Amino acid sequence: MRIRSTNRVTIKHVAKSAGVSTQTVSRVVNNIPGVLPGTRQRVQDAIDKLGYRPNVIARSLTQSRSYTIGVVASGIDYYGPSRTLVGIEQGANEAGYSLNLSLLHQPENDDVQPLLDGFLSRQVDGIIWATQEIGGNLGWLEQEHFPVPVVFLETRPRREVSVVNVDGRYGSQLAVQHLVARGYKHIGVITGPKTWWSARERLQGWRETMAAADLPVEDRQITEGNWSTSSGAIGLETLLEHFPEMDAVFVCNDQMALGVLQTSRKLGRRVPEDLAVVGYDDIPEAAYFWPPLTTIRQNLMNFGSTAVGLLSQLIAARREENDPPVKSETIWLRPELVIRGSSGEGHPPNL
Amino acid sequence: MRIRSTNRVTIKHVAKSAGVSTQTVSRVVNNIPGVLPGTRQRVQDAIDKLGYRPNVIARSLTQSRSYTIGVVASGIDYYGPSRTLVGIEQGANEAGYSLNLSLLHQPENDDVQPLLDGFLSRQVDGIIWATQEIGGNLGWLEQEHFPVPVVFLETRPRREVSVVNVDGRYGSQLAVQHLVARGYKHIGVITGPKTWWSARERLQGWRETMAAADLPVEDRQITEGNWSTSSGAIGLETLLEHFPEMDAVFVCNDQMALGVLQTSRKLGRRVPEDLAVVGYDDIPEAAYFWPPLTTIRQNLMNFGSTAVGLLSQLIAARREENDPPVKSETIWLRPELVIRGSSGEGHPPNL
DNA sequence: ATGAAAGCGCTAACAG
DNA sequence: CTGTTAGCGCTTTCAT
Repeated sequence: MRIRSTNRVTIKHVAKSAGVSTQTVSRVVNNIPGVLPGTRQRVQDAIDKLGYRPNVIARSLTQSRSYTIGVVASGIDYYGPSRTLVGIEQGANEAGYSLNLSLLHQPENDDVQPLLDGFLSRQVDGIIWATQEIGGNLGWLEQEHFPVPVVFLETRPRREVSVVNVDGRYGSQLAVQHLVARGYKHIGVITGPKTWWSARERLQGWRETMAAADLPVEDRQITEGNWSTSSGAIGLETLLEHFPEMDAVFVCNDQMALGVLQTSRKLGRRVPEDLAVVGYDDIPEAAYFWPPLTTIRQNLMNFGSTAVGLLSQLIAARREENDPPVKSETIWLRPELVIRGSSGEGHPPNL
Repeated sequence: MRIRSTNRVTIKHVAKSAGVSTQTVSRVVNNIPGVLPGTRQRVQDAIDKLGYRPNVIARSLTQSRSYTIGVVASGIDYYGPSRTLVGIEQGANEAGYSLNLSLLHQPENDDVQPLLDGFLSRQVDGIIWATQEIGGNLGWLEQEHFPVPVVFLETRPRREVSVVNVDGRYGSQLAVQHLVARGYKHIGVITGPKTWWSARERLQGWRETMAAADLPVEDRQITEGNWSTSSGAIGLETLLEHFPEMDAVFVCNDQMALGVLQTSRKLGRRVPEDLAVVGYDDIPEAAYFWPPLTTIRQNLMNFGSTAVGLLSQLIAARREENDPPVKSETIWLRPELVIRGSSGEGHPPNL
């Protein structure tokens, strides 16, 4: 007989102490009806006395479900991803799941297979893929039918796959329409890396809205950043060189917009008199930039919890039906416009 | 006989397919010596053919360890905590642990008992308490001997408990000594909430260093913020009212420092000519504030992975010795000073 | 070098 | 309403 070093209390100890079978203890612990109040009380007392805590691992084994979801995230030291993660955690909590977190340090080319294997070995009930679609980093999706449900965030909608997205084209539309309404006509754009699906969407929104407003759309009005503040600074210089008549710029995240604000100050261009700036994300600091930044706000907590909601539906569906119909769904959330000084608040439109 | 809906491959299937016992499969999977190369190969082929993935849950049950550590964090939508979490994840990965993440939404008064129970029910091998010590939110520590090792981050050192800290007093010392060296003499401070242990440490460092430099230390030189940009803005106004001769201010995080920069611009005080500013954290944007912010940098990734390293030592120690000697340890990491424009870079010291 | 038996802590299925 | 039996998938122990 092996000697257990840790002297943990099990369901058997409780059963013996309360003078019932382990089955009855199990019923009490899981609040299953059909136990006499007296018995229930006796068992509960034993549980309290012994400090019994059910072993979720053992339960998982019999039920072949772990009450855990795997989350793959990246870039959580940035505002957007971390905020999304908070939403996921909150949603998971409410739905009774615990979170198993894995981070991708190079989301564009990490080998995801070991990570997926790890999740499956740990018997997660489902997976949330909360990392950006960059280049071909979703290629593994082509593989055979996946053993657990997966919900993807911010990825191109695909057949047979469930996705939750924030509508980036719509966000860009809000930004450009706002600038147009205020009388700006020469509108440039600083995009994120074009390898990112979401960056392409935002750019596409700019294109469409510009065209719809009968404004010119030329390559010299576009430059590509890498989301960093310094790339925004460089981006502005590039744009002004090729597109000197520019009077407004849509910058695809707030960090780059900060670089734009600082560089335009250096160059002596007043914001918003000489140059209007609209960012994207509404990071908390955006309201304290100088001038305060007009930007596009996404409800990221909601984004994360929506993903969990969808995932738990999918998990439930798979449990109920033996033949899982792999219903794929794409949910689109809408961002909103936040108007501040950098696009002319407090200044007359320069018509 | 129950019908399993999910048709997962188990060790038995592999055993049968390879014509060996489950023992032998187990030995192959876990790289245990004492299997003939031929047998090993045959088993490996079966594993590959069937796509077998060991069930970590079942393994956990027999070994009574889960290869998982629980992490309690809060405020991960801020730079410091999220960066620390990245470090923890990386360290855990390297040490072969997976991460079970729980977030505290109100770190100062959430009831942590259900959270701890959840971790213990899930049989985590250890816990990292990566949330700030605020008020009495560590009161639960007084309870009886804890069943798994715990490492605390950023908390007051205690007997019988293991802690990893970044030395905030030393950080403040760097900041103040720098200002003194540049000739500033009337140095105010905007602290974080005094209920936070780490905020008090930073304030204490300011006090000590001021005293050591024979500079006055009065209450009117001190004001308390809540880490937010707006509280920094208000803090500066308060300080200037009570301490009008102030020529430099040490702000205990970069977000508040941003509020200070913006307000001082509004008030027509030039930075650093009229007012030097030093922040704390070195968030990525700090280099792009105007003027760029002098600040205190902490290596937070290292902070997180150090915590994991300590924890896995503690876990190993408990497994080896039946009588765990509860050796507590406190590790101090040192921050560094990053000099930029807000404290007079490029300007002569105003002696 | 390999296998048989027992059991980790719990719950599903059936009796009674 | 309550108990008995038989596993979940794996590893440990002890034979052979």
